[in-house]
Amino acid sequence: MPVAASRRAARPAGPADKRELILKAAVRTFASRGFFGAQVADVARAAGVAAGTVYLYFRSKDDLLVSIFERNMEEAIAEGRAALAGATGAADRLRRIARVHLGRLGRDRDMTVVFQVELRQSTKFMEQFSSSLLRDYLGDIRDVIAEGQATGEFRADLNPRLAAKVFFGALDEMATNWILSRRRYSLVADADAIVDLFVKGVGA
Amino acid sequence: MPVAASRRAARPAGPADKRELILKAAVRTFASRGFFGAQVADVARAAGVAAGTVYLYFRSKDDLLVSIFERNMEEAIAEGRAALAGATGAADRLRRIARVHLGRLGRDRDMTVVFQVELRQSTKFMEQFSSSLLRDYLGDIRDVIAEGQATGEFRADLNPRLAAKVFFGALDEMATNWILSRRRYSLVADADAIVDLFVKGVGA
DNA sequence: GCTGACTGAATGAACGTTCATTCATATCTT
DNA sequence: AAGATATGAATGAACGTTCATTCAGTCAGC
Repeated sequence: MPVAASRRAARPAGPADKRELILKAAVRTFASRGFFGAQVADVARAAGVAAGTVYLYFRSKDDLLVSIFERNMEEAIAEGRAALAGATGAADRLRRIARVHLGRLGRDRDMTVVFQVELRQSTKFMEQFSSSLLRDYLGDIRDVIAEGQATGEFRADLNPRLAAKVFFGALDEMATNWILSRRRYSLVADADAIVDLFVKGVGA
Repeated sequence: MPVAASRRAARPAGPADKRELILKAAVRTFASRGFFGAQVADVARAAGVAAGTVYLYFRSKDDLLVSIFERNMEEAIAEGRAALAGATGAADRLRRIARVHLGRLGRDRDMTVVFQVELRQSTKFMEQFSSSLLRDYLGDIRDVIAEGQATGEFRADLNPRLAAKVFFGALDEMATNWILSRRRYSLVADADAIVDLFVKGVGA
């Protein structure tokens, strides 16, 4: 899997958003058939275009997946940082991150399936991703925790990097569980409880 | 992907452990090339047998993956339950679970790559798995937490099912991060810190 | 010389990608 | 204004490759 530079392969074209159309169709198709199970022809059909048209907008099948990831991750990080503005204290910051994280994922099931399952296809892909946007995200969380330690709001006797992984892992597992569950509950609804647990612990 | 009943496709054969040999080779091969990237012929070569021989012991390529999962998961649950015997209190139980969980994964990198990445190929696969052994595992954790609440060791004002997901998510993320990291640190080494964080929280 | 475990070349289906062709629309020309 | 010409987005059949799986044959052990 090349996973290359990922720029659009052609000019914005007539409808100016056919690229958009194909990307949406790809999310739906990958979510229901899986990345490897889905054929490019399926994506094209779902978008209402011919197979060849996909290659007017995307370099390859891989490029579809990468484009989905990049686009959404950029949005997510931006939304996350915006939400941080005006927060009062580290716990409040974590709460906002959790709400944005679970709020976004809970909003679009197909997108979430792609993110939680399809994107984790192979170490190649994962290394690619985890060493960039995802690393940034984890870094943001660690900073919030370290800052909380600096102000005395959080205990200083723990590794902020480890705590960040635990926090992210909790959110991630909630999301994965949600898409795998047949029940249709609200994902964001648990955000506050998770932060409460993370801050206060289970101990009585 | 069928993901069928997964029984051995043939008799135990001559060396009586050729099946074993192939399974080990499959773990190595899937870990390095990825499940979809690996050819059955690669697995056979790694095992020092011919391609056709694989089909004397396994129904299909999928069956290889399913067999790896089942075998290891059964071992893990057994080891986990054994470790629980003689524990003093809920926090101690969680600590033992964490140690076994991270201890096992930290012991075999290839196996862990298969578990943390390759096994999560598609919702089909994941639903398959999460609705069985994995569900049991999560249930065991929830029971430990609920029991801790009953004895007053843990706060009663939180959902034990949610807490279990958070706990599992933390361990899972640690493992995924470990295999994706280039650094070679000890995975079990963090077990106690995670449990400490889970029990006491980050709050000062 | 039988048995059956083992082999690995052959098979055939699946699928990503290409590209010659079509055709609706825009741009000229008179 | 009407025709002529150009443009390039879109098409989808065809290509070529890649594998999972099969099976006719080999051979070691008894």
